[in-house]
Amino acid sequence: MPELPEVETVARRLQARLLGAEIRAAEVLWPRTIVYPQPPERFAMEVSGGVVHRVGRRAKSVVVYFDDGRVLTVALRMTGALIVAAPGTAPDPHARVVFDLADGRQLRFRDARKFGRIGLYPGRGRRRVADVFARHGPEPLAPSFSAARLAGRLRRRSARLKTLLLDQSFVAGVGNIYADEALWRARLHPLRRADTLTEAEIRRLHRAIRAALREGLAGGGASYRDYVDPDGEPGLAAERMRVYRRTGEPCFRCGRPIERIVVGARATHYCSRCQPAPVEPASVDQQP
DNA sequence: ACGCCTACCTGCTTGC
DNA sequence: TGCAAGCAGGTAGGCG
Repeated sequence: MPELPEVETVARRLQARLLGAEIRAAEVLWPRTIVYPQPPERFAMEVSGGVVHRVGRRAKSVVVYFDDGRVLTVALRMTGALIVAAPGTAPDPHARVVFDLADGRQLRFRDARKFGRIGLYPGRGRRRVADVFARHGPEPLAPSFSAARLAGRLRRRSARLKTLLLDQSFVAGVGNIYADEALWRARLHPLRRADTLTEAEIRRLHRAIRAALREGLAGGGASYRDYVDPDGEPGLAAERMRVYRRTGEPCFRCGRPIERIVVGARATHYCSRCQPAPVEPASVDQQP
């Protein structure tokens, strides 16, 4: 489940391997992977000749910038992986798009569950890459993502914290893993309403989101099943999780067993002592 | 604005 | 051992 730390790791390592590389040809093995341009044959034609100038990240997408200004976006979704394969490497049965590089290597988009999406956009013109990310919220690791800015966004929302953190238009790049980790670090219950947070709690949440993401990044991302870097190597961050997939195991702060509930159809892990349940307002008809 | 649902997908895990 | 059901969850779109 690649989230910000995993996608950022992929982007950094891809840039180290692909800088200056030229795409000679592309083969689309699962057409629905391609969102633009259509049809996929046109995508394959147009992406050919692209020379990699830079590889970056926006939200949970890897963004490849070509020399001529065009931009390739790769949303890994659940099981997507970008693998750089040496010449002669055995074909990958889960490869959905294969890019042949001029030096003989291949860049493979592997995606067992076929949720991933790839687009190629002109640097200027009608269909812009900016539009792809127009509805995304701020980057939580950007210097401009201040506690004050988070406070402003939280105050206007009545949604549960867990739901909000997963909402990419609220903050970009946080998924199920780091949402749970951030809430544990902030000692905030996943079902707390956003507009009930005190200033101190907002500051804790702000620090916690960034700390959880940074630790994931430091470990090269968290591998549970599918996530691997461009060399096919898993990350180490899964071993450092405080609550995610630790149901029944002791809380690292207080020892109480970690609990698992379902919020918005998502598995949610938390400590019921460190993250006290929200106090619901007393109902009107509660007279004795 | 929000919660809830469905669809998209396949492979691993679980239970009988 | 085999097989079916359950589960994993990012995102878009629809409904109330």
